Amino acid sequence: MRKKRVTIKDIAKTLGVSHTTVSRALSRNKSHMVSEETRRQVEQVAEEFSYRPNLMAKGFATGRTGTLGLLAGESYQEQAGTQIENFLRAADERNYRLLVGMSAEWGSSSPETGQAAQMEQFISSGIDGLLVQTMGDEGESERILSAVDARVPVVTFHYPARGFPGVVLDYAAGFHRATEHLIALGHRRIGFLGEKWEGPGHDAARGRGFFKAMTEHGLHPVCLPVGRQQTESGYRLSREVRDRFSALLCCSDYTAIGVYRGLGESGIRVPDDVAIVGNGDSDISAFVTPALTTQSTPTRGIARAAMELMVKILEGREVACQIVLASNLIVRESCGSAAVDPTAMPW
Amino acid sequence: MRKKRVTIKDIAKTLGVSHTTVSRALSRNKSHMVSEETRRQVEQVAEEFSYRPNLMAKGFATGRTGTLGLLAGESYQEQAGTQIENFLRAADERNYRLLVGMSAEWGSSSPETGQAAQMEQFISSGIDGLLVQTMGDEGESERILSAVDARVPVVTFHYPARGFPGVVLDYAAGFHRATEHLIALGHRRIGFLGEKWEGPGHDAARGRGFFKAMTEHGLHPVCLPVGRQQTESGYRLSREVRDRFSALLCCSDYTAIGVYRGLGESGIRVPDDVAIVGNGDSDISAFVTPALTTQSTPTRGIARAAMELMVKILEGREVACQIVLASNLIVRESCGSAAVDPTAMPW
DNA sequence: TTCGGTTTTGCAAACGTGTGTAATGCGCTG
DNA sequence: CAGCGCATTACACACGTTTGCAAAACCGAA
Repeated sequence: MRKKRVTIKDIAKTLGVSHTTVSRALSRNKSHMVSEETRRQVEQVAEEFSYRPNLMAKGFATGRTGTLGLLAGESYQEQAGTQIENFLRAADERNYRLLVGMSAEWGSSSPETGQAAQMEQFISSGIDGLLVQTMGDEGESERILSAVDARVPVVTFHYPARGFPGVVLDYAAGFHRATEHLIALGHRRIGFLGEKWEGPGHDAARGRGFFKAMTEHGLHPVCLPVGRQQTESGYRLSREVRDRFSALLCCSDYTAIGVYRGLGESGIRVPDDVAIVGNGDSDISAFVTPALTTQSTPTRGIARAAMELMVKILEGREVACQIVLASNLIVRESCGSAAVDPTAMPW
Repeated sequence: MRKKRVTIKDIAKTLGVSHTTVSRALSRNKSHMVSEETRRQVEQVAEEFSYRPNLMAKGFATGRTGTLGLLAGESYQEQAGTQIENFLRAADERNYRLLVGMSAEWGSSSPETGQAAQMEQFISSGIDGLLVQTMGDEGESERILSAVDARVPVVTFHYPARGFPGVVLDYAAGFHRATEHLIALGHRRIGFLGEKWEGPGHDAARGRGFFKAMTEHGLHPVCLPVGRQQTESGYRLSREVRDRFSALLCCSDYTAIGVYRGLGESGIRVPDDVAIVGNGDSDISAFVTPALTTQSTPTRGIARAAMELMVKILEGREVACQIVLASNLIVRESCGSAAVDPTAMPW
């Protein structure tokens, strides 16, 4: 059982040189040169001792840790886990480590302090940059601004936040197009199943797209509020509304699954009696019956773009910038189009 | 634009005391006392300057960072994202930060080095402990052992790993019971849809439970190998086997969804012609038609138990211990039992 | 006043690494 | 041989915090 961690000083002592030389040999510093011979020896001894640099000390000395903070949003929406997964990949590709947190309503932390407290902890931990999932709240920019203290660079994703570079998703445009799709198919009584359609949040942005398309066509938009148990909410709502609508636009594929079940129990057929559109293009959407017409959210793209932006900022190659991503409509069976081979769907 | 981060020395200078006193006032150290008056002043100035401790420096001095490393498993299995989410909650509850990584096959890192490299990076970053999702591979314990250098405590989860404390899930027992459930319902030709049923991994463990139950009853066990696109695999397989089986036991609810679709396209009815059992008790399992009989995996419990074990070890209150969790069978409609209210399912 | 004890404070070292500045050694040129 | 330039190495300090040890301040009692 070794007593302590092996440091560059141990290597230096073994070779009879100063720890400075060892440091420079290992970090391949440009400004100061180390003889080829010395470097070889240092590397050999380091290997032999299975030396692992103390990133904390390194970060302490340089001010750079190679760690980014990721503050993901609430869990019941949009599969937060998948989002985190995508960021982990993107970070790994660029050789960054990720300190992850969820700015949630769960846990003991009060809603106000939760997110801010996490940010401060992250910054205290010495992250090089902070990736924040924005929700579009009132005063969100200000809250972030006051927490980060203008010390570490911030990149937001999902929603525009005043004063911060970020990756923005145009939910409204996607739902506008989806609504137009339904109208083009002849539907007039269309219901929107989302958390809400006013104020901040994904569903509200989607609702605005739906609202816009409906009013543009002189139709009356109706919003049916779902709760956070998305599938169950879809089930309950669909049983209540029964045949009041000829089409239902869901903010989540999982809500749509619940709707399927509810309508089925009432003997209402999809798509013959009611057309359904989902959102998210989850793995199962092509395999439910009927296959679900849905909208793909480029979650991978969000993570990639946000990471790229962050790296650019850290390298000083970019200052401020908003990247807008769009979602795609994927037409399957649930709106009455011709059946398609579910295995031939775009990945 | 402030020039630098505010440190305890800034506070000390303002108050005309030494930084030592400030440190003690803020950390409420037992061994050395600070007058009530001084503490009050220090706290006030700290608040005023919005002082944030440098956790890196603190960790550097004390050897404790308050950060744990979480190494989650592959992504296509078992919804890695959900798993991570659960750990984030559990860590937050105990006021730990989480450095998250995925020991994956994705990315540029070679399969060999990937996991080990991540561990070493984490340890270099100065984590207090490491949570590792084990897969039950050959020589897994040895790989972990060599990577961690006996420096930081390790808690594994999912599989037993020789020499490490951990939280173990008894997959085999769960599938043994599920198989007996099907046999009790009169089924004899039962197919197992899993990745494999030999060697390491969740599905293999499940397969062994299935195998045991079948042979105990003198029945012939058959394994149908699924790929990592679980839903699509289920779809493909179900179309191939058609009516060779009277019951199918799936390692994932998502595989079952694919099976539903495939059988439906062939005109085979569930549960009348074929009984289906899923696994995972995902949110949608109660709402597909017919509602899916499945097995719940206590993912929340795993995270909670692993975190608790880790904290105990860090506090020296526990040394080695394996906690075995079981999964529960949730009977719904897909095996021909009476229909149940899908909203009345246990959460 | 002096002493012993308690409470409060300060000094200095330590943790592992990076880096500016200076020193050393070497070879070359004048 | 002096002088210069260059390649290589060493010294010393910085980063922010904790902590053992010692010093100082205070208090009450002799």
